[in-house]
Parts: sequence; structure tokens; C-alpha cells
Amino acid sequence: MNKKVFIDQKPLQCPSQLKAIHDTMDILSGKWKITIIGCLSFGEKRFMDLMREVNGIGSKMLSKELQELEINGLISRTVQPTKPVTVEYALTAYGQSLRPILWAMADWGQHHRIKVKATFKGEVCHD
Amino acid sequence: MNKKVFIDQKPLQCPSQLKAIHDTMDILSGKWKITIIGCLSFGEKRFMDLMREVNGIGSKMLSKELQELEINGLISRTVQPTKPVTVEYALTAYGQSLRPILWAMADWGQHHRIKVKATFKGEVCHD
DNA sequence: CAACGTAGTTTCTCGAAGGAAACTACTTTC
DNA sequence: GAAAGTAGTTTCCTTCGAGAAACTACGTTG
Repeated sequence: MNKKVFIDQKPLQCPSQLKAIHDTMDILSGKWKITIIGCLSFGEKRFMDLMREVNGIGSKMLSKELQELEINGLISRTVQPTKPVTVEYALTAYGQSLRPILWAMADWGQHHRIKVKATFKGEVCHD
Repeated sequence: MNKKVFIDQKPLQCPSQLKAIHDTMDILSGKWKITIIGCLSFGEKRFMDLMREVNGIGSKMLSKELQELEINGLISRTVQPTKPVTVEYALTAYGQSLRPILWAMADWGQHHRIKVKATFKGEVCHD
């Protein structure tokens, strides 16, 4: 569309890129999504497993977050015809495609911790 | 520090990594932060420039978001001794270090758009 | 039949996030 | 002296995200 596109490595963020970033943020925001994805990255889990492993989450939130993740194709939900029906949640291949983002964020976050510690030299350890 | 580090490429997310990701998310969340960072990635701007360019933001939100970004070291705030004082906001080198994350998210978000379009074949274009 | 385990849903509530509009404070221009 | 431009702050209000607790529904076990 535009004659000149100016993606000279530096400026970043034409509006469509900003929109794409916001889409990604929307999908990953919510207090528990990343923790759930992290849990499922170890292997498939059932509802009650997640309740136990995602510390502090309630059934309502877990249910809601799982639904949203499923709608976005990041996880799969499979009902197993066991005695009391059990439901297996697993990361899809698409969900796994988030890895580069998660690694980039983990990496930056870890450097940030170090930087913050350096700045406040020993103060602030609310963790 | 740790004797074993277990970054075997696959499982991802020992608790410290999850925490780091959450730290990063906290810093980037908020309705306007990414847009502001995007704006400033083109060059330094003043308060009123940002008010005009970040469409829809109010002065309170802009002020708050800028403060938070400054506290986290992502942007710098410089008061220029001009006739009416002007204030220059700019991305710091540290702020620029977010690029890999932003690119990863832009990339994923763009693929996601394509996938969503493919799924709903022409429906849903609320944009 | 009562208790327990599965997988949720529903209701009620509170606090934080965010927005609109008015206001501060200082300076230059008309 | 009034208006306009700089950079915000303050107040008030609404909406949304999230949590606690209770409830549904189904099947198994004792």
C-alpha cells in the first residue's frame, strides 16, 4: 500500500505491528495464563492437577482461563471416557509456538531483576 | 550460582523463569505502555506530542504511564530550559533492549491474525 | 443412601484500572 | 489583562478483573 515502508531495522512499530503486539498481549494477559501455559509445557494435565499446581487459583478463574486459551487454539481440551469423566488439557503445537516470546520475556525479566537489585543494592526483596 | 541449571530447551519454566516472565508482563501491561514505547521508538517526543500521537489517551493516563516507564528505566525524562519549559521523553538503551520481545510478539501476533482469519474465513473484522 | 471425587457454573462482592472534566502553575503573545 | 500553550494533578465516576463460597451434576465407593 505505502510506497515507502521504512522498516530500517530501527524505528519499529508501524500501526499494524503495534496492533499485532496488542493482540499477543491480550492473549497472554490475565493473571494466570502464563502460569497455566508454563504448567502445561511439562505435559498434559487435568483440571484438578492444575488446581493443585497453579497455586492460589480458584475453579472459576481456572475454568475461564482455560476456555480462553482453548478458544485461541493454544491448548486442547480432551474428555476421557474414564469412570468419572476426566478432562485432559494440553499445549497444542500452536501454543508451543509462543516459546520464542516466553523465552525472550524470561530472559529480559531476569536481566531486569539483576538491574533492579544493582540499583537498590540489597533493598527491596518483596519476594 | 545454581549447580544445575536445567535449560534443556524443552520443558521451560522453572518457577524463576515464570517469575521473570511475570515481571516483564507487569512492566508492559497497561493499556498504553506499548503504544508509548512504539511512539518513542521513532525518536524523542514531548508530552503534548504524545498526547496527539497516542490516540485516545488522556493526560492522567499519559502522565501515569510515563512515570511508570521512567521508574523502570525504560524511558528518560528531560526538562529543557526553553521559554515555556518543555519536557523531552526518550527511550533509553534499556528501553531499546525490549526490542527482541516486541519483535517476537509482533511476529506471533501477525501469524495469529492470519490464523484467525483462516479459521473464520472472512467473518469477524472488527477493526 | 451418604460421602467423596470428578469438572465445572453461579452469585456476590471488592478493589483496581481507566476515563472525563476541571483545575494548577508558569510564560509568552495579543 | 485576557488568551493560549506548556506540563501536568486532582476529583469523581464507571467498568472490569478477580476472589470466596456455594451450588450443579454425574458416577463410584463404603
